[in-house]
Amino acid sequence: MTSNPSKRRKIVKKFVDEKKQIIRLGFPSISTKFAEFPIDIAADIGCEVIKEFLRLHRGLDFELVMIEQDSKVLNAFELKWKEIKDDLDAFKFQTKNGNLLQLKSDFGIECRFIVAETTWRMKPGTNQLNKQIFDAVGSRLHEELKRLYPNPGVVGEAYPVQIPKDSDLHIDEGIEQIIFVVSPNMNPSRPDPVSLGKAKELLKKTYHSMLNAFWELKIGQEYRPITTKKEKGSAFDILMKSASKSSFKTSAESSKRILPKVGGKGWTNVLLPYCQSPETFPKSEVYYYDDELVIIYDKYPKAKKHLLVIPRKYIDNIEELKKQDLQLVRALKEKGQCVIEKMKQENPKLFFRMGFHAVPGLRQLHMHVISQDFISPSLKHKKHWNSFTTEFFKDAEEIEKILEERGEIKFNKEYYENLLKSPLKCHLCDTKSIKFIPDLKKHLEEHWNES
DNA sequence: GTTCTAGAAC
DNA sequence: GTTCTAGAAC
Repeated sequence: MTSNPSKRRKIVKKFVDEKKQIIRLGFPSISTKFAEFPIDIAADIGCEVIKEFLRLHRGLDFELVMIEQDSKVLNAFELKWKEIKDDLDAFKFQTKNGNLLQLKSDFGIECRFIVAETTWRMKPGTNQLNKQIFDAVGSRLHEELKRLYPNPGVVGEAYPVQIPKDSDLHIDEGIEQIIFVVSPNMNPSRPDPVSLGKAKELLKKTYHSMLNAFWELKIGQEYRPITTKKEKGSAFDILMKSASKSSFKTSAESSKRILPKVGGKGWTNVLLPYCQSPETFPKSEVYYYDDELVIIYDKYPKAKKHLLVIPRKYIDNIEELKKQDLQLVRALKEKGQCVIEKMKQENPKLFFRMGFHAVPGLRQLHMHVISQDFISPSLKHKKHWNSFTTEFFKDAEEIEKILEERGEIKFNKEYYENLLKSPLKCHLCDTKSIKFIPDLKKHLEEHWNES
């Protein structure tokens, strides 16, 4: 694909265009004003979530801007950020002392998206900033909010709304959407106060929702708060549905779902909730689901793109597969292939493998769909590397074949676990020897840049 | 599965 | 000084 010069030019041009146009999110500190959440803890939580978000999205085309009138709050965030920011580019998250609604006129920083706090009713004027926004946009804003979100808002969720093109906020400030967040309250004289413990958890959730909403809007997808129904008929749904010609299972099948035995260490069960109720997770975690399977983003991706395709029926691991599960394995493969095609459309440089770990660490059968760049901050240990680049990784193709021929799958645990200790070896070339993970990571970057 | 830590090895 | 390894806790 790199030999095609016109295609390559297109990629480069797209990159330059995106670089020119930086999409920004402007937001205030959440819950530290009227909600009386302790400032230092808020800064800890806010900065951690921001850090996690920047890690996940290492693009160059966006920026986060926190803008606050209260310099005590700003200082707390600045200090905390300095402490934890690691190698994350400073310019992707900046702080400013001023008014969120005058970022462009005061600082020349245009934010296409801004955040404002609200309460579960989403009524106008619940706080100062909120009031200024409703004053500036007029009654149309409240009507639009009511239309989009007829049900009460959930604390911790984000509710984006477009503002009219003829409003001053759009014309003067370049603001396109306001992401309203229902933030936790600790002030006993305001509605629904919660304890510090609960508020911490909810504040974290609020920052997550805010950033997820921003990200989805930025990449042109509609953000779906957990209280609203999933939309049908998008181009994406059509692409995914088109694959399931042979083995579409009805809900009668899924109702027969066998429940897993309780047990195992807590962390081994983390995949189960996704199978049982995928609809309760945000789009940022669940990529796709239907009656038969669910596709999620790996929480600790070991490459630029790393997803898990999981059957919704409970199957503990590959060794539990029987010949009658062949159709299921084929369905996983088929949907995995759809994901790959979609991802390759977005970035033609990517190429993929899909398959299973011979000895998985988590309960519930899961097929990895992983791009072969292996560039990711979550790839840290030899074990990670070897689990995807040695025989330990079993291609879906192979599993299908074994199941077809032998009707069951059995792997020697000890043999495969020992493979994880093998010396590091590049999966793309015969480099003499790479001793350390940091060297391997540098080497992988070179491969990526050359591709 | 991850994170954190201590001590060993390079 | 950096990186690895192994073990504990979650």
